[in-house]
Amino acid sequence: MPTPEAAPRSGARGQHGAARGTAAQRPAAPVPVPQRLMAAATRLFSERGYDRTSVQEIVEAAGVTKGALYHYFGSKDDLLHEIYGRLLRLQQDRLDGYADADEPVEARLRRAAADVVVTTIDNLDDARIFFRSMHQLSPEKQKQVRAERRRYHERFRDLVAEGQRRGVFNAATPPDLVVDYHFGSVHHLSTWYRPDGRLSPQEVAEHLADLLMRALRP
Amino acid sequence: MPTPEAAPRSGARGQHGAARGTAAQRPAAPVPVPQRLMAAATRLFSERGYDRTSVQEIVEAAGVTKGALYHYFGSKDDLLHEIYGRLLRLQQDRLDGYADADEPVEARLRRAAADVVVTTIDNLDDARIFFRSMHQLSPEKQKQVRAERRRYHERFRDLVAEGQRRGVFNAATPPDLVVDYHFGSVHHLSTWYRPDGRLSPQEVAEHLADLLMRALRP
Amino acid sequence: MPTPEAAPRSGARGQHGAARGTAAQRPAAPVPVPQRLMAAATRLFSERGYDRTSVQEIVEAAGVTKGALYHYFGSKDDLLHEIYGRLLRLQQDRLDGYADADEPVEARLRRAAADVVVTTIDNLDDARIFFRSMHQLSPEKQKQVRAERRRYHERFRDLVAEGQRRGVFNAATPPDLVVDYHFGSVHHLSTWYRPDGRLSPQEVAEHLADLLMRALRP
Amino acid sequence: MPTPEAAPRSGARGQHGAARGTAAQRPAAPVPVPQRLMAAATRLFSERGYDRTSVQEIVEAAGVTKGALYHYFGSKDDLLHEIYGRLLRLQQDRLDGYADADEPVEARLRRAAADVVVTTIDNLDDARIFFRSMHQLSPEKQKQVRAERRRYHERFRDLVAEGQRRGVFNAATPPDLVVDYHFGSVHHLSTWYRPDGRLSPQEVAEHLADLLMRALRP
DNA sequence: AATGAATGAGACTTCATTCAT
DNA sequence: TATGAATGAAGTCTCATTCAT
Repeated sequence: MPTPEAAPRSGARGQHGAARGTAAQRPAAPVPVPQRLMAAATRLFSERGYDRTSVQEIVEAAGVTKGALYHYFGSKDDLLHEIYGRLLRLQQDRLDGYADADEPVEARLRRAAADVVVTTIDNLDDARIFFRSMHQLSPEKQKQVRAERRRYHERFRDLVAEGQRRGVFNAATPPDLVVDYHFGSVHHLSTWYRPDGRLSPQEVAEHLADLLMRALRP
Repeated sequence: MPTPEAAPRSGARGQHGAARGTAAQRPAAPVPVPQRLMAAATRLFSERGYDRTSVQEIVEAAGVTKGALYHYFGSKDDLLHEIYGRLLRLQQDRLDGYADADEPVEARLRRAAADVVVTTIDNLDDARIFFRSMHQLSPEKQKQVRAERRRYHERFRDLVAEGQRRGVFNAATPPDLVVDYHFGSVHHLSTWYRPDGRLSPQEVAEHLADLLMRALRP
Repeated sequence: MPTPEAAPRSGARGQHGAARGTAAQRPAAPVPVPQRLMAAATRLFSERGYDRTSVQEIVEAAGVTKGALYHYFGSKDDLLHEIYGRLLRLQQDRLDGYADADEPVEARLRRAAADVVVTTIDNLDDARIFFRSMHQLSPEKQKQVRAERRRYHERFRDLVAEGQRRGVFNAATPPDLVVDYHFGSVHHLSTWYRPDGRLSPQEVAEHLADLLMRALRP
Repeated sequence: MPTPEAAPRSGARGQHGAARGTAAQRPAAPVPVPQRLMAAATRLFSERGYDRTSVQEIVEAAGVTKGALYHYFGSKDDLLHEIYGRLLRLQQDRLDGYADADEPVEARLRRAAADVVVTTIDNLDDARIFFRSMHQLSPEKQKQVRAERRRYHERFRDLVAEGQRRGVFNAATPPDLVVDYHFGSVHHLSTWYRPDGRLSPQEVAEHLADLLMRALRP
């Protein structure tokens, strides 16, 4: 799993070394096959859903053959799992960064709440796939994803609970429920947000973070 | 829309109604075939998703044959559309009831916001199907559902806007965004709510309505 | 499983009623689809082996579509299992008939030993498939076939043991080994016997039975 | 046929021999790649059958890559052919040894008949492959194998015929049939013989040779 | 001597739907 | 009102083999 961006991890059979050291020599290195496949799959899964996207369509969009896909990914399911992993890792890393910061808990929660909105909008295809197609993942992979998701949820929840303990947040609502409240709206973004709409990602993020912080006022 | 319970509307071919008015004569009237099919489809679509449920599985679960299904419903797609229609009509009716009430806008919005939570939890299978499988509906049916959904959204939004105009709600957030914020969390219920969990539907509803109302405080 | 000849048993999904009562009315009733499929599969499996025969080839030879095959048989494996079942039932029935006869054990064994040769030659395709493709059956079906085969073996062995106890057969060789000796040669028939060869099935049967009886002389 | 152990003959492309003569210098010379491939293929073909074994599985079991396999063997088919050749040469050599001995024909036949049983059990994987997968060989290779097999059969048959001419064997049965009778049971060994069973290879060989000799008594 | 990415054909199976009865 | 046999297209995946390195 060389690079965190798009490399196949579990289930991927092959070891691929992209363009080994040739980046400087050949200015226009072609995009490696695994990345091309991930990009095509992401777009198509987002557009039509996982079950409605055939492997044939993916390889055609990526300009490779089916054999190549199965050389790098063990199954169609693996491709979906990779997309999940990519988003989960990204979000977990960012949340950890905010949660560990040296700031009052209100500021840390607010920044984290706003950032996840921007990140979700910036990866709206991934997010749409995430919320729409999780149940189409194989049971064991689903379990794994859920475990990673839970870790994320708990980190976020601990921020809420800390604020409640410190008395800076309203303690009337169970912190788990607060997290689900906020993440419901993040989840929902992929349903209604349009890049060409009136509000920029940052504006949406500010508004949603404001709503959360106001809802948590003592 | 012949009967309000579960009758097929669009796409249904047959003339049903079976033994109308015989309910009093035969104490244990068997559940009519269309209802049986709807119930089976609802359960299965919710459990495995629309694409992963075969027509064969539905008819087996309903104890009928494929011919019977196609006698009552024009297609598998129709079944899904019926499930949507059932939930949409129910929610629209309830929202209309609250919005038209003779009460201050805060009270009307709060009641509506809490009620949709309870109703969603009471029909969690329908709700899960709604949020998960909408994109699997045929384009024209999808358009129709979206139009009905928009009407619902707008009615809810108008309550928010009215409160903002009257100065009882904080006007910093665009009302459309407020609605999406709340409905994100409603949507999300089908992901995390478990009937055997710690909170009753009413308790969850109170908490979520509280969060909304606090977020809207001026 | 209406008729013992060629009806699908386990794994077969459909119920088919062949030509219901129309045999007398329509002189040239078409051969029912399941039978056509069995016949085609038998010929092809025997010619090229199970793995080398594609489902496509079978349905083409039977003049039906793939859907029809899967309507009657749950899998390609099922087809193979049916062929086994047909031969096993036939041979078991015949062996039981000879073993239960009211004759000296030498006569009963001799008749059984000769008959299995004739029956095998008469169903040489089935026999070839049996000995060549058993290991290509799914593990659980293989287990089932082996159990039936064992029952057959034991019945035959008991005849040998009885003769040894009575002193009419040489008791130097363990009876199980005697059975494997004879059945090795039966098994082998599908490798070398040609219908257009010098010896008729009956002649081969007499010779092989003679060899067995001589080998068993005290 | 460069080395008698396991070297590829026909179809092998490469010049092998690797580290010839170094056996004395390096005490623990690694097993050469072609042998490793043959051993892996033999085990896998025997376990799962030829068609069910993929080239990928063979190279993984042998600890090499596909390129290496195709460097030494022209095709998967070639591997199978090599396995056949190895067994055929071994058996022919042994039969020739017994047939040419300076002994009465009864002794020569008996020894040959017993020896082929022991040799078959000692190479049970090869034997299983032989009897199960011959028909999966390419037509021209199949023809070649059959020719070698026929030569073997004829040598054995001539022993029977000689004994019949000399009057030491019963002449009622055609000698070809006698050979098929015995070889059927040898063939069958791979179906039922288990190394952990009650009888040793020698004991089985004695019993089967006894049965044959008794069957041939005048 | 050896690698392993890539091919392309073909494998088995599923499925929504139709239609004669 | 209901059956269930039959279709035909499409689905995912496997595999022996090639070839540039």
